[in-house]
Amino acid sequence: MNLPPLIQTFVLHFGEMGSRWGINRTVGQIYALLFLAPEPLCADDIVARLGFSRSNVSMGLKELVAWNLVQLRHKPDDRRDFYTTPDDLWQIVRTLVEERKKREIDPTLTLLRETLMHEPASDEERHAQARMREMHELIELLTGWYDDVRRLETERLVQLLTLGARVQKVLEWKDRLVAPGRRAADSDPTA
Amino acid sequence: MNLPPLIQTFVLHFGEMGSRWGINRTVGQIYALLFLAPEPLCADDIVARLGFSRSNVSMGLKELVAWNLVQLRHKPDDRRDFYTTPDDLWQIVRTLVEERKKREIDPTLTLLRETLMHEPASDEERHAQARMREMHELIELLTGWYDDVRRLETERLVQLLTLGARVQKVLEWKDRLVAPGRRAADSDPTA
DNA sequence: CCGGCGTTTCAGAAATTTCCGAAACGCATA
DNA sequence: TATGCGTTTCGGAAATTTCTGAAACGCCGG
Repeated sequence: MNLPPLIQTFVLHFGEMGSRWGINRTVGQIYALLFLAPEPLCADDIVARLGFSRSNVSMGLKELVAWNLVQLRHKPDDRRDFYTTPDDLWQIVRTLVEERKKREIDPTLTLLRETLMHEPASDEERHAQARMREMHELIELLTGWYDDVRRLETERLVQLLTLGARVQKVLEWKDRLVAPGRRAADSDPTA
Repeated sequence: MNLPPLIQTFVLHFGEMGSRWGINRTVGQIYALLFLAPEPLCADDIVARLGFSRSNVSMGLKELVAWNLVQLRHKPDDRRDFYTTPDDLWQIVRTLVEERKKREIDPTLTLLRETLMHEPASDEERHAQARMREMHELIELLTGWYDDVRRLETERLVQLLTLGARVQKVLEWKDRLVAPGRRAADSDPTA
């Protein structure tokens, strides 16, 4: 590996972090390199920079493309594939969340739904099902929320995030105005 | 493994999902079993149910305790340790998010801060740093928001989640009332 | 201090994942 | 249809992670 110190530090770190996520060290490093690169890189650039085997890089890139985390680019009169990450970091975050949800949440949601269809055959199973039902409801609430905010324009999203918990104040304030003594969810004019 | 079908399905699934997260299959299965169990279980109960070796279960439990995902319980006149998950699912989610942040986000934040202190030695490093700075800002925004909402009472949190993107409407509505023609963040009486 | 009971540690075995190099493949262009 | 260039596949090697059984440990009541 032959990289400027700042870049090397970041690349190595991302490799380690990668293994705490679903992706492996190599893939993490490739991603980090692409993320920092000012220009799209081709597979051989990455081989030269990171010293992995050609096929390993190829596999890694394939995985990153499957995750929608890197995109293919082409240069005129050059048959090679070049790879790059989106300039817009918000786009990256959106993709990341979307893909992790797809891999880590959705399968569980499906399984819970299926399992809750079955008739419990004992008290033990009855209790287990009740627990699963709780989990199912909670996940639905969370993914429902996500599905909502996901659609917001980035500008709006940032606005909301910046506001943080103070949004709560706005709601209380609205409450007092709209329906004194009642809770927001009850009489929501925006619903 | 000798479990009622509904429970077995869930346990196996959680094992698989576990490996997509940082934790391994065994640990995932142990957690799932504890989550569904109506009563706290001791290590030998888990050995009997899942068929792992005693030491493997011990290590798994240790890891789950380190994650704050399971708690120790004791019965009178019984020296054994019993393990259980919190009844309150929201508590579980809070712990999960907190711990994942600690493991997956905070180290990166630290590294970014350090790296951004160094003087870039080339244009390449300068560009890389700019990119890292972007990432740093974005993560700070997200964690700042999280730090805010984390403190909300569960009831308030649920209210907010249920509202979803409609909270946006409330903000616009507030805008019009408070400062027609201007954006919420500009003139926020709740700030 | 001893014996019983339960937990933890540890070194090696087993399983899984990662990684490499060689060969196969695909696709433009001549 | 041959050639050149780049990508992908694949079997096995290497590395890492997971798992086990045996032994060590720690604590309490006798």
